[in-house]
Amino acid sequence: MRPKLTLKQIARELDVSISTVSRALRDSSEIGEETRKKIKAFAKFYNYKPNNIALSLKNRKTKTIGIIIPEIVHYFFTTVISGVEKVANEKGYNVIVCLSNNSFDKEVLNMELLANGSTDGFIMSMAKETLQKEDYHHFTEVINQGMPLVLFDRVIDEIHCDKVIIDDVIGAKKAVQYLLDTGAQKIGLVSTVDYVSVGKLRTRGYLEILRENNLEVDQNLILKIEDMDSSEAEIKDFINKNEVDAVFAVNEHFAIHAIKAIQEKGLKVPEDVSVIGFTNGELSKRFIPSLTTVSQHGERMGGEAAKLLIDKLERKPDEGESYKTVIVETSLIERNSTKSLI
Amino acid sequence: MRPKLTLKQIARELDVSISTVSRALRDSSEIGEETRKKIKAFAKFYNYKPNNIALSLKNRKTKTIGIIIPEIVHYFFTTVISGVEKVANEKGYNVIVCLSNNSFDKEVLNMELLANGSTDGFIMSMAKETLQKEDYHHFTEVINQGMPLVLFDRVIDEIHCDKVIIDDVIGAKKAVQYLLDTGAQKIGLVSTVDYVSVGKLRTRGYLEILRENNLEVDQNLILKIEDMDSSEAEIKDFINKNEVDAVFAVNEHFAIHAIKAIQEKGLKVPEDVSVIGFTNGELSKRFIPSLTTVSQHGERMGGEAAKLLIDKLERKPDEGESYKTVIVETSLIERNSTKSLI
DNA sequence: TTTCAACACTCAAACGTTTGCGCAAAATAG
DNA sequence: CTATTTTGCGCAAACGTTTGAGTGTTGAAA
Repeated sequence: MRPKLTLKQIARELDVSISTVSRALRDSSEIGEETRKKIKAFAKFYNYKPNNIALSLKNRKTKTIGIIIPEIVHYFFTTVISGVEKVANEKGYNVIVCLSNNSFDKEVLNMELLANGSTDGFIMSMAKETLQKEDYHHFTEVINQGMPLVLFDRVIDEIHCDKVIIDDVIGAKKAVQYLLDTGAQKIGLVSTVDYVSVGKLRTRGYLEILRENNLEVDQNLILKIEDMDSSEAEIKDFINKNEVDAVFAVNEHFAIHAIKAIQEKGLKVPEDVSVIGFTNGELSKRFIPSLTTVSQHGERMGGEAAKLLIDKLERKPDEGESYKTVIVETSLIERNSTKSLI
Repeated sequence: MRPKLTLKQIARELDVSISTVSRALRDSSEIGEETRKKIKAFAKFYNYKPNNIALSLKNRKTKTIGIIIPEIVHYFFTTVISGVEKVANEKGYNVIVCLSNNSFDKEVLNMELLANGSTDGFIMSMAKETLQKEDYHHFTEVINQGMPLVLFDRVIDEIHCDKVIIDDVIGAKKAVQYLLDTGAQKIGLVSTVDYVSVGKLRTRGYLEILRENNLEVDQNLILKIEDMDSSEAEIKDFINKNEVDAVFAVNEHFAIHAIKAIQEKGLKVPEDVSVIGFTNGELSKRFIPSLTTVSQHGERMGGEAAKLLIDKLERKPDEGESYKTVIVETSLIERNSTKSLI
């Protein structure tokens, strides 16, 4: 076992000072050609690589960005990570991923941990519990310390920082309009409780587009799910109780449960009932029938978030603060769970 | 904006030396009760948190472990990450996730990056390209530097380190035996090319169990897929050309393509043809029919890997080297893509 | 011959910690 | 009242870098 080579060892070996080695490796003109060559050859031969920790300490920046997400076993989040990774790496940044498991405490813990020197900034989607508690002190804390923060997907207005979101309302409107266009009259909505912002917004889109089409809203046709674990049963119940000719679900799981329930009721998708989901995951693509869905373009969101963060990180401190909100457009992907346009 | 508090600032503020502050915060008996209380109160009030980077540099360990995986948009890997995270966090370790995107170069780059001070050890699954190239110098490199390495899932014998694998052969045997037990006679195999070790091993399980049952192997019933992109077409072709009454696929994507192809051929799953997959992902659970599958228990694998790594990290250097291979058992999860036992 | 710039390099401080050692003052023992 | 121990704290080195300032040679201009 041969431990890592340091400047000090090179210096001792070649009988020069540490600073000479450092400068030689950075091609400083202060060092004589011969010495420089000798040092570089030695370093190359023994595969010298500077110690990142020491560099971070010296430069007071780590060149790594921290991502904290509620859960990783979730297609959308993984695509976002991919997107962040891609642009971060291009710009010489590293990525650390931490999970909050939707727990407020773990979110706080992870942020504190990463804030203590591990990262230069954060890209986050908030834990469900945090949204419920409405306790955002840990966010303002890191912002006050001068660490940039970019929020994505689950976002709230109270926190002043850069944000990347999708046009949930518009996306929902597109979806519901599409259902109307393909002949649906009674459209059920399967959403989440309102403190999950995306659920709220998509619900709003649903309501707005009905209003725009001068249709009445039937509250019986709106299901708001609190607990993921009981979602399957609730959806089944909802489908059995109500006569609908289309369902708009705010995520793919709900959409699939809806399809199952519809089929078990003896109806066909899309002939009798059309179904549209949100989030373009594996499930949507592979399911039979494959799901017509509002695609969130997670990778693009991740990329945008990374760009915003790195911009902030590399901006001079004197340039005034200003926070941007980037909206990544959704698009409707037509597959086989809906009737096609005439 | 208020930058992070340091020992130095506390010391200046309270008019004591830095070392006194450090000791007071660690409850050293060398510091007088009064001073200690004062310092602790001050630190608490202003929410002092030691800088991790400085600590890492001083202690020459980072308390973080690096995970490098081929891709994150993949259910199995995310479950592994979850598992690692869980036990790592319990033991006070952090987790960094990096992606190789199945590229050899990026794998090497990421390892070098993380090896230069960012992590104390690695948990990895190898990139496909690395397996093809059979170039493992970057692994031996970090091992030589004294960094522990745990390989999981995609593993090869040439690298001497701890490993966590599943009993691919046994898992495959279980699956095929189950198909035989439910009355299948002609069982097709949809596998990957042999340099992907899991493909090879699962293929071996298939062959072994046929032999054990004194059945002949028909090479026409074995499909080895090289390119994921063309897998759908290849599988369709394979199903159309061959008469089978069961299919064993080495992952869930292949299984689902097989089901689609079978249905498009006018046959029913599982009445006419049974299908078993490998990996218990979202897709397997939600697909209709839901997939009977060999579950890999990714979370358990991640947990075991983390335990092995942390064990190594916290062992005294004098204790001799010895490498373990932990085998995580697979289990067959019976769902609706196979006939049930009589 | 003196002056001084250019060259090639070294010293030392800094980033934020921890910790062995030293040192003065206070407390105890003789 | 001196001698020794204890108490309470500070100094400085170390982890691996970078970098401004300093230093001792050259060689050329004045």
